[in-house]
Amino acid sequence: MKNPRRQPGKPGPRSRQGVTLRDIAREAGVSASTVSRIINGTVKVSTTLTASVEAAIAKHDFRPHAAARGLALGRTFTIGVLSQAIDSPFYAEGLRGVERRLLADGYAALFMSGNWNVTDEERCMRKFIDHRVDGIIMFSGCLADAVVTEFAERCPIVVTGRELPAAHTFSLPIKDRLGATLAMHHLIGLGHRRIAFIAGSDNHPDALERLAGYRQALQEAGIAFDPRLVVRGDWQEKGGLTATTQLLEADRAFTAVFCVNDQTAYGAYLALFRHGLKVPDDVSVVGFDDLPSSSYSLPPLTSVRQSVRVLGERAAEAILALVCGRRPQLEPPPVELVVRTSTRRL
Amino acid sequence: MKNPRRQPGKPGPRSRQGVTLRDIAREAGVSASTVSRIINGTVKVSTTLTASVEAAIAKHDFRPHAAARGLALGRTFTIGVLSQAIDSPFYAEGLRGVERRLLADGYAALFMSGNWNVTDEERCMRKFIDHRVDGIIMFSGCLADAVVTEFAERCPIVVTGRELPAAHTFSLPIKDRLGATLAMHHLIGLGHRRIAFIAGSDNHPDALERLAGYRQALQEAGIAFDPRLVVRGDWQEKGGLTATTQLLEADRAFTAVFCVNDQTAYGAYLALFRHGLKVPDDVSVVGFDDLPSSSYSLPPLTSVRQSVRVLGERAAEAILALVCGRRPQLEPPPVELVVRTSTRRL
DNA sequence: CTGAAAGCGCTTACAG
DNA sequence: CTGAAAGCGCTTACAG
Repeated sequence: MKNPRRQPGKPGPRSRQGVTLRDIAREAGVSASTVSRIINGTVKVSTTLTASVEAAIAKHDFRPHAAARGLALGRTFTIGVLSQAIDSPFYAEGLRGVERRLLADGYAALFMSGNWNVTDEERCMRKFIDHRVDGIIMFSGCLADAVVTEFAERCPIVVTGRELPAAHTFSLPIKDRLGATLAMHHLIGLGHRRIAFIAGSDNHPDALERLAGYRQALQEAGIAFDPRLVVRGDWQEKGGLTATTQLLEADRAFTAVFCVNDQTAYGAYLALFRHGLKVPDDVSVVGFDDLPSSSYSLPPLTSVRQSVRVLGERAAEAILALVCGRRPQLEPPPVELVVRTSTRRL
Repeated sequence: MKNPRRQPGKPGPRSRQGVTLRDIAREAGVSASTVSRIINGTVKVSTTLTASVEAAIAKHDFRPHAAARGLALGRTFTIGVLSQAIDSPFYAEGLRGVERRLLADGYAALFMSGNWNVTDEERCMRKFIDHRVDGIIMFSGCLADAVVTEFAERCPIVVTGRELPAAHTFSLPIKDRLGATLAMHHLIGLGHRRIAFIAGSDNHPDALERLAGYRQALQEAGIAFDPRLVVRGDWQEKGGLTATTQLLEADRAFTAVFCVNDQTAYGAYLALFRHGLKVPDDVSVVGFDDLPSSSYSLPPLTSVRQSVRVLGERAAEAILALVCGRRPQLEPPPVELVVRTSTRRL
């Protein structure tokens, strides 16, 4: 069927050669153009031809080569999706949302992990460019605005968790500060005054904003800010564990702790548990993100919800719009406090 | 620079045209072939040419079009990775392992979610074929062996969690049954006799094997199998919650529960908690998988550990071997019981 | 060492 | 309605 002679540009024998458009055309006794048109429904084709072509396609279970198609069309129907780690429960939900939305439009997602550092993030972006993705979604990266702007010259970008007013770009900022005040108002409303805060890593804008919200709420309530009540964590369970342990062992009096995110809260839970303290009887705990697992923690965790799933869906929606040259009209998902049973009146 | 006249095969004006090999060649005053050779280090090229070409590449930050390259080369340097859900904490770790290993060899991963059903899984597989991935990794799918074997005719496949002795295929079975007996031996050794089992969905080979291990251990210990003590879950927290609640409300006497996986155990925890029962004082609980979060559950969960991360790495290693025509020599990762504080002597 | 040419598998403007 | 041809952006066997 295929010319067995080696030709220029035709490299060594590929293990198992697939069947091509031309093979189908030959078998159906038509031209490749016609097969292409039938597959894509581009033009009306007579029923008789259609039938024999479809038979040939079915017989070989022929599937057009996406990359070849992309090359001819000038677009790949692929979107690059950068998150910090594919196994982070926080991003996972967002990726899920993206995947779903993209799939609905026949786009594929190319997921890559930036591992919370600039080098890896930049490597991912270059990979995206290599693959000529039609667009890129960045989940709160740590790449400088200027760098992102430059990439946006080559390919439209949607960023979440930051505000980036550049061409070929759309931003879906996260309402960190507002969310944090929501959590604090709840705690304060419950009568708490000595509220500890387990922070995230300093280099993260989200971390800073959530801390700012913590302080703002304190101030509004006329409660003095006590720096000894804020300890840095690492966004993970481990950091929450050590930070809370530290707080406990330093014997700082506190009746509630607000954690920069849910994973941190899980760590705090364990620290409290180890010290024989009960949530919420001895101390109230609030998290941020409302991960799916938070409704299964013991006790179920009160948390600030910002649906990452929805964030992902909107990011996908936005990049699709950008790719088609439309200007997205999208809001970041709302934040709201989900009150469960990890908090109680003092 | 580019011919502005519309030509056949040259579709409408793509928004922002990238610079191509030919552009670089023109600018450096050499042929495209030479640029290609320099980029790929295929042949020795004189230093002077190399210098000017590299200058042109740097100037435009030129990156070769991966798909075009793939088309010419007959391989895409992309691996399709099928999991059941990109946001499942179980698969997440595995995906992470895959991503890492693949990246080291310059391969990209195309992640897709099968959503625990045959239709979606099949759709994913077809997408992989469309994209002409060089190989596929399937994390314990529910596709029939025959179907997988057929796909393997088109593209090498590595499957985890099942044994599939077919051509162009490599299996990394999970030691489900062994793991389950480990968990049961532990519980039985602690004096438990009335041990409930929260199963997975029936269509899953892993689920069946774990159930088999449960029964085998019972039998070896001379404990009669009581079908009323096994309830089906759904691999998720929710299933664990409802199954355990059901068990509790039906008033089945049991002192321990073995869960088909950790997520199910989290659900069981919540059910027990709601009924005012304490783990491990009132009932002992054992999970399977040892998710990272299991060391932070309250109390920390005793679980059967099979490093999914390592599984992912080995799957990647195996597919890379298969792609290169080598026969992988790999064992599935070992299983072991991690004893924490969710179990106690009766 | 280097270039012109053909080919990878598609799509579509241009002619029938 | 349908086909032959050119082009998408690369690579490499074949000649210099």
